[in-house]
Amino acid sequence: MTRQKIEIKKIDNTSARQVTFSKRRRGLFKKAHELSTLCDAEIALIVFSSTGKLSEYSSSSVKQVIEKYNLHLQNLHKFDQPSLELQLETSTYEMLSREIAEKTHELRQMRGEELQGLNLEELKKLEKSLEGGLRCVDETKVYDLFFFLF
Amino acid sequence: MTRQKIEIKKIDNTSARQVTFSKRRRGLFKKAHELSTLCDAEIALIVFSSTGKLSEYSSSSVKQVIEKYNLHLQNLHKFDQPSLELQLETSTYEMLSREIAEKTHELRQMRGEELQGLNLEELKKLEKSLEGGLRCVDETKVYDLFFFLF
DNA sequence: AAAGCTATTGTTAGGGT
DNA sequence: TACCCTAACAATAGCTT
Repeated sequence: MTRQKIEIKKIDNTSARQVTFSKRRRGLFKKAHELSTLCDAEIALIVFSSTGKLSEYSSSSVKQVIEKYNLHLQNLHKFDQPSLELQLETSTYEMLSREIAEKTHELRQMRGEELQGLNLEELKKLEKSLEGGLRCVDETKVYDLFFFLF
Repeated sequence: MTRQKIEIKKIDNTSARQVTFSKRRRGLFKKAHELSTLCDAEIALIVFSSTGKLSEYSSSSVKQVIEKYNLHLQNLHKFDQPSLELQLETSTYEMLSREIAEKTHELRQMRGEELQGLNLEELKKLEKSLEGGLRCVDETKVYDLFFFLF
């Protein structure tokens, strides 16, 4: 990739491999961080070196993302799950997930995104809500500023 | 990084964010693959987009790497922790609940409630966000009205 | 909306110390 | 060993189609 292009296959020389590993791992973590920041993505990245050493990156926490991942898989396979207990668990998950999805959608709309589904009435209502919020925020700001200055 | 250098912070425009997400995710997966091949590393990469869509990469299998990861943690904490699996299970509800609580709080703040904890900077940021949302809503409204009338 | 282009920035292989 | 350096290669932001 520099002084000379390299082929993507295992590097034979052990020390060269370790050097490349350190350099590229850093690059990979940086890219992961940039993606999560730029695009508001949730990322978990687990790396075991050839010597078995663990390193990890996450936008939030690896544990949290893994759990979310497991829930996703569980949810995908919910049809062939027999146990009633598990079904109840799944429906709890669904309920909470739906609530999260709704709130996320609502938050996005308040930020001016995902407005395509709204009719004129709904838009006006949203506008009113935003104006109301803005007024309160402004009042609080002025109030804070006053006590900051005097 | 090209035509113009960009700042690493959340991309506001939704469609631009999605385009960047696709491009960079592909780049990230490629880098992960190269690292695993060149350096014989074991990698798991889990990505949730901001819309909650899951994508994943692994040099072997995500499940396998996660298991290895859990074993590592278990070994590190084997004294005072009961079982990681149990911990993960029991915290599922907590995690989802916390996410709901956070989003609810955020929504309330956008409606001008629960502002007492915010400092001036945060208030200004919130104000900016509300103004941005309001602008988008208004634009959409005008647009809709236009097509309603003509 | 999705895919292609390319100027520009970013990453890194091989070398040096 | 572990770090700098930099020419060369790779990724990608903004644009076009």
